[in-house]
Amino acid sequence: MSAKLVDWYDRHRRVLPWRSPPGERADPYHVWLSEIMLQQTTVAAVGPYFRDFLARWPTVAHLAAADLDDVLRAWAGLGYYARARNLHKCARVVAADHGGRFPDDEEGLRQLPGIGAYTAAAIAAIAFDRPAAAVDGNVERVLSRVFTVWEPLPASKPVIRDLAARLVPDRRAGDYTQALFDLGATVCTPRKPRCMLCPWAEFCLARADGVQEQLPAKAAKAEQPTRYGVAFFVTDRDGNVLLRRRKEQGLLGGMMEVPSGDWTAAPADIAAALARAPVGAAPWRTLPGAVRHTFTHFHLHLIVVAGRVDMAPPVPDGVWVPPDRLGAEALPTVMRKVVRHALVHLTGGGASEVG
DNA sequence: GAGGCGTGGCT
DNA sequence: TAGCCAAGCCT
Repeated sequence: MSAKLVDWYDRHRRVLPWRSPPGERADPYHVWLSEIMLQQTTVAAVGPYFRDFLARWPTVAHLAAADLDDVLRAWAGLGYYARARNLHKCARVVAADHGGRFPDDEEGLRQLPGIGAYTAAAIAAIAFDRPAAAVDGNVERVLSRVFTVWEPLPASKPVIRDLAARLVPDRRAGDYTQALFDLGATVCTPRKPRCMLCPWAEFCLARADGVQEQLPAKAAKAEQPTRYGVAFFVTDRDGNVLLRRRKEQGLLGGMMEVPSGDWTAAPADIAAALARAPVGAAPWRTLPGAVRHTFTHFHLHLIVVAGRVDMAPPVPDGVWVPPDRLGAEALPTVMRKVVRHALVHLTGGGASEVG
């Protein structure tokens, strides 16, 4: 069964920036970097970031020597920013404690920051050809179907992990692992799987029963709440914009923001919010409309107020940034929306260099 | 173990 | 449109 999948992979393998040519083993640094970026993130989104990182930091030693803020800037827009902080931390550990070489087995990899059970197995298999079972969303979907696992995720994870471990071949474990990813991405897709093209069709119990589109079963998700806030777009006499670094932990940790107050369950009282503005400005102007953004677990509705100060006062964790430099800052997408919203209303449409 | 943690593309 | 989904990790 595993051999059939590897045969299929030899004929249909996708060319991806982090993959080695057939028969060659990939650079562990490339494998690691791509696996971290690919966590909960699409291949299409990762491509440009992977190339940029590799061009800028060609080895793990280069990355270890980088400033964290430069890494955050380069990561801006990719999301799940704890990954970037752990990426940097991991590079430093590998450089300092492992002589610049990644551990070559699952257990050693698992000890590193940002590397969990899945990623440790994926790197062990792909970079070192170890017979490790890398179980991600693709594998869960494929195996749920092939073996008609009706128990909903995530409760079914242990069962699926056992199935996955039994299937990994001793030879060409790396190619087998990537074959499973390709199968999930191009054939055994979440919706409308292309069973006619599947190398495992003859083994698939879901297909035999015609229930492939009903699997994997998943537990119902909770409804997402909406939170409300006010963002302060402050400029000084020279047009510099006030940004502030967020605290290290939690949402958008370590990234820059257009200063905003707490995000609350009820729509913001503008007057009350102004009392907690990061600087004194007069008059504050409430811009029409709002910025909407959806995070993993809530919707955000942000009113933007604009103000100007004559002299740029020091602000805790704040920096005053020239407008043409905003694009290079470590601004997450939601904050780029805020900047764009403000510039559109203040300048009448210009300034699109924010990302 | 369940919830926090981004974003963009697709239907 | 609004929801679903993507090569998960950490606490």
